[in-house]
Amino acid sequence: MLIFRLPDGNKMEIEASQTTAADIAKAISPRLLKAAICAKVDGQLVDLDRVLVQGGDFEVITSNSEEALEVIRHSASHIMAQAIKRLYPEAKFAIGPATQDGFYYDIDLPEKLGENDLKAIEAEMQKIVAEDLPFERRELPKKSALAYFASRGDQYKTEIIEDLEGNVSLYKQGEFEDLCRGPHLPSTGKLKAFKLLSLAGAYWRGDSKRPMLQRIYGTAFADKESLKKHLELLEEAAKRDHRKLGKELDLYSVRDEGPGFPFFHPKGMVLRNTLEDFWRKIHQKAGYMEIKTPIILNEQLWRNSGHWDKYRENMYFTVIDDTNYAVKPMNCPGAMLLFQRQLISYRDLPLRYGELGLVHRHELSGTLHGLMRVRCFTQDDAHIFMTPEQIESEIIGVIELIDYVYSDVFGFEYHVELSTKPENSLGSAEIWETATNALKGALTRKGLSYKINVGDGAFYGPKIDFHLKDCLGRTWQCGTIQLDFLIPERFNLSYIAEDGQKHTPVVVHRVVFGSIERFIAILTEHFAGAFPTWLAPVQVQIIPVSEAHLEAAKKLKAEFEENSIRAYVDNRNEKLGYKIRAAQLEKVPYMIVLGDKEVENNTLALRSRTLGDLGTVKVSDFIKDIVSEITSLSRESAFKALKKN
RNA sequence: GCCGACGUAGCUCAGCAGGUAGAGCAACGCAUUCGUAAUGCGUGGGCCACCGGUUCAAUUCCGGUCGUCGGCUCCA
Repeated sequence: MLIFRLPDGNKMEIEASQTTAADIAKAISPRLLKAAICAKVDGQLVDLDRVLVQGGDFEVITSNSEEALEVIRHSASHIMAQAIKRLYPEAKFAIGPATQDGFYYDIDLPEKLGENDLKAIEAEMQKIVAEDLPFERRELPKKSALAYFASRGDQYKTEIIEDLEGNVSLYKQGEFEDLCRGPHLPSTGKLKAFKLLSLAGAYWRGDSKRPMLQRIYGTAFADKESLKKHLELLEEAAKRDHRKLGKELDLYSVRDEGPGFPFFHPKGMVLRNTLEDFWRKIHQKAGYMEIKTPIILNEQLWRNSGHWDKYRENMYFTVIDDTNYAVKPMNCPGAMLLFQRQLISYRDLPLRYGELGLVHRHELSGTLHGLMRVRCFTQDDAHIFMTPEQIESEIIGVIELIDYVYSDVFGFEYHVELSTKPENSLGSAEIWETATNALKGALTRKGLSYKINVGDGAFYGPKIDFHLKDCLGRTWQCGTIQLDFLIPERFNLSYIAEDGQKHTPVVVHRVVFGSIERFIAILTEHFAGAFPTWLAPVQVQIIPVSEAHLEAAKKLKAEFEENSIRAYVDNRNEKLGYKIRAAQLEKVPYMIVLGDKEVENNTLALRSRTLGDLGTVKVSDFIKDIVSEITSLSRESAFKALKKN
C-alpha cells in the first residue's frame, strides 16, 4: 500500500502494483490528467507513465508552472534533434538542455547550417508533433549504455556517460532515442508552441581547444499565446538596446575606425560627466582621495606586478626612445607607486585612493558589444591600503557603497558572485584561503546571498562581483571587490605599525560602476533612454509657440542655466505638435510651451514626458521644484501632483 | 580568436535573371506664425564597407580583408 499526500492536504492510498503517476492524476480528475505535463513525487519530477514504487508528496505539474516549461522545452529540444536526425542522418548530438527562456541543442554536423535550414527543421518538427509519438523511458546499466552509444558512433554521448554513475536513462520517441535524465512530455503531440530562433557556434564542453559544434537556439511555451507574448517581449527589449538608443539619442557610438573604442557625443558626455560628478561626491564623503596615474608606463613595472606573466595577452605595447612601454590594462601598479612614494604610518590607514582610470585591454574581436564590452574603458577604480585587521570593515564599507548606488539611487536588482583561486594565479594556497574567507565573512555579515564561481578570481586574489542585467536579461559584471595580498608584496609596500616595524599592507581593488562605459550602457537599457532628470542630457526643452516667443524662450533658458538646469530651445520653424513629438522621442523629462499667455504672466505651460500636459506653472515654482528633483537624484517627477485625471 | 548571418544616403530600409540606384524620416530653401506626439511645396545628398577575380559590363556572381549582429571562449 502506497500513501500519497496531495497538495490540498488529502491523502490517497494506492495498491502498490502497476500504478503510474498518470493513474493517480486520473483518479484525482480526468481533466487534470489531460492538462498534465508530468508529476512530482517527493520533490522529484517524474514522467506520467512512470510506475510509482514509493509513496510521498504527490503533485501533478500542469502547463502553467515554471517546472512544466522546463519539461516542455527539454522535450522540444529532443523533438528538434529527431527532426535534424531525419534530415541529416549523419548528425551527432552533444547536449540539448532547457535554458532560462528556451532551449538549445549542440550538434556535430559536416554540413554548415544556415538560417533557411532552420525553417526546414521547424517543418519537420511540426510533422513529429503531428505524429504524436509517445516518449518512452528505459534504463540501462552504464556499461550497456556506453556500448549502445558507442555502436551508434555517438562519441559525445559516451563521453557524457563516462561521468555518470549507476544506471542511465534513455528516452525514445518513434525512431529516435537519446540519453536523458528526463522527465518528458507524455508524447510529442503535447508540444503546442515552439520556434527556432538562431544559430550559433559553441565549443564542445565550452573548451576552445575542442571541436566547434553548431548550436540551434529555440524556445517553446505551453500555448501559442504565451509564445507570441514572449516574441513580442523580445521585440520590445530590442528597442531598449543601448546601441540603438545611443545612436537615436545621439549619446555615444562605436565606429568602424575604432572597433571597441567608443566615441562619446556631446549629450553622452553630459551624462557621463554628471555620473562622474556624482561619483566624486559620494567617494569624497566615504573618505576617498582622488588620484590620476599615467596610461603608459614602463614595461618593467608590468613585469614586477605580474601582469607580464599573467595578463600579457590582453595588453597593448609601445616603444618610446628605444624603451619598451605598456598601455595600462589595470590601474593598480600606478596606485602602488603612489603609495610607495612616502613613509606611511599605521595611523594613516586605511588609505583610500580613488581613480577614474582609463584602461586598455585587447579583447577578442568576437566579444565586443557596444559599450558593454569594449577595448578601452574607464574604471571607477580605488585601491584601499590597510592593515589586516581593517579588511572586514573596509569590505563591508564598499559593499554598502555599491548597494547604495545600485539599489537606492538607480533601483537596480543585482546578484553577487564570489570567485575563487584560478589556475593561472600567483601566491600560496594559504594566502588565497585567508583572502577568500575574509570576503565570505563580509558577505555573511551583510547577509548577502551569493553564488560561488570556482577558479574565476583575478590572478592576484579572490573577488566579489556584482552583476546587473541588460534589456535581454543577460547579466554583466559591474561592481567588483578584489582582495590582494600579493601585489603589495611584489611592490615592497610597507607601513610602520605600532611596534615600530615595517609591515606589508593589504590592498583591496574595487569598482562601483565597474566601467563608466558599461554602466552607462546598463543605465540606458534600464531606463530605456528616459534617464532620471538629474542625469538627462537635456532636462528641459523650451518650445516657443511661434517666432514671436523666441526671445522670451531664450531669456527663460538663461534663467534656467543660472540655476544649473540644462535647457534647450527648439527654435525650428515648425508647429507646436511637431516640436512636442520631437522632444518626446528624445525622452526629455520636461517640455515647456511658451506662448502669449505665458510670456505675459511670467508662467510656463508644463508637460512631462511621462505625465503629459501638466498645465500652467509659475516660473519660480518650476525652478524650485525641478532643482529639488535634480539635487535629490529622484527617479520620480516632482510635479506628479499636477497630473490631471 | 572560433561558428553562422549581415554591410546600399545622417537614420530606417527597398532594389538588382549582371546594364553604375530609390522611398520615408532627417538636413537645407521657400511659404505658413501655428497651443500639447508629424503643415505644405521644393532642393541637395551615395567609390552600394574595402581589395582582387570572372565578364563587353559587377552594388548584384566568386574569393579575400575589415566591420557589425547572435552565440562560444574570455572579461569591467
